[in-house]
Amino acid sequence: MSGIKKLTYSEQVAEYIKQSILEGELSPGDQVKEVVLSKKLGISRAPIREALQILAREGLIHSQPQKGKHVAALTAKQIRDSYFTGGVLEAAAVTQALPLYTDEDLNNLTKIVEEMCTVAESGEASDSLATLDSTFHNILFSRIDNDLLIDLCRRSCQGISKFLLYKHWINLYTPKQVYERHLVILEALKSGKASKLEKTIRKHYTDSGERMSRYGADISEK
Amino acid sequence: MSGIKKLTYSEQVAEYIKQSILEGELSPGDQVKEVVLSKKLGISRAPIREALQILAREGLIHSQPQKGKHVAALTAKQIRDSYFTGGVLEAAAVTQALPLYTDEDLNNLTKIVEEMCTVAESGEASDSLATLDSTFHNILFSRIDNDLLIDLCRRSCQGISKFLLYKHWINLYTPKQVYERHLVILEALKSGKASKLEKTIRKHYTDSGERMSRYGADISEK
DNA sequence: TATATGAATATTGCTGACATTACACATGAT
DNA sequence: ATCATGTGTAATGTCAGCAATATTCATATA
Repeated sequence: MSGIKKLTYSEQVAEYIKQSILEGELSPGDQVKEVVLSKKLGISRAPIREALQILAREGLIHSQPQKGKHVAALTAKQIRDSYFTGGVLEAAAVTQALPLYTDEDLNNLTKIVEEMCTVAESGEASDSLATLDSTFHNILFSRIDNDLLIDLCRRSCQGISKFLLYKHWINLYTPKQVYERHLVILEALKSGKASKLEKTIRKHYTDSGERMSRYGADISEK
Repeated sequence: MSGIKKLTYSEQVAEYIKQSILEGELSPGDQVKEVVLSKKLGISRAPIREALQILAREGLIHSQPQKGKHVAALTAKQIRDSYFTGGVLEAAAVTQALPLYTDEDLNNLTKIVEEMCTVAESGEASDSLATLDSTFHNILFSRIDNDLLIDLCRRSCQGISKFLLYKHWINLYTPKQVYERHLVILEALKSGKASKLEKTIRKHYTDSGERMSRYGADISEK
């Protein structure tokens, strides 16, 4: 049912640039020159300009008229601010959806946290933790009936960690810490207490932001 | 010192479209055709496309590839959701800045609220209330040291009320109600209690969203 | 009458070239 | 030597036109 939609050039280029960032071919602070990309991809500049605007909308590209577009380079403070904002948003979103989570949701979340525990003890590759984390938050998002809120959640810090700082993100916490950090969220959820849940999620994010800002600080210098 | 910056066509066109929405020349749901604007303004389509993308980024324009770009038409629920989100954001932002507000800030806010009271009793044109409201929130924003947060605040619902639904917005509350609604925020601020402040601001917005959604519901039908 | 088919039209997506602006470097004056 | 000025280059901003896609409306068919 899905997957057969025809993508416009702009959208494909946007994906291409995201991938380039992920693979380290483009680093924060780098200027993205339109002609370079247009020659490399064999298309004209117009769709590339549009792609860059799409990414600017997602916060991955910073644009200064007449000067150029650069891969977002965040200061330590901006990283902390992003995570703080993301925490505020996800906390509010999940808390609002609190009455909507089913027993099955809680079971699935529990399973994920248990898997995290297993991974932590077995010392596997931490790559699987990334997908577990992703799934965890996706389940949380699944009951949120507010598209704008979800969109802003994803934008404010998930986009940053997943693309700009992915290499650092996977090393922020030890597997055991990842497990514990999600466990407390799950427990707050099960407690059913709105204010506790909101505090817990906010702290989850501000902590991440704090650590990420230490890693990311040198990156923004370049 | 300011005002002499040269604007690019795209930016000017974006402003022009905003103005058109304000003046009712463009209504929610209307398709914005590139050629029409390009002929009317005497420039080519490229800057107009970019302007539309800028506005899409601000949520005022919805874009569907190959189909067209339309002035955002929000359902009642989307309006409520926007205000809820805006409330969450501004509440968190102002609360975080709570220790930073100076006595002068509080004095200025008090003056504004008193002016609102005056206007309410004298039965003036409610247009001045709009600027007072604007100034009130601008002072609140002035101490917030988190650009992303401010940006998202402005995007989530201020953009909507100020452009898409301006005509309704100025009629949402009676002058007296406007005065009272800001008074409680000011008092919460002066109390210095973070949790009270956050609750108050959130309620301020969800109430607005509730009312706005009733007005705005028929608009989205068109 | 209702529905399906297909041509005509309108609109967006994309292209290549031109115009304008910003940056770097060289040159000259104090 | 430092700073101001000017020139050249490289990048973005803009243009007019072509290509691809979606919509409309007339026509035909059950």
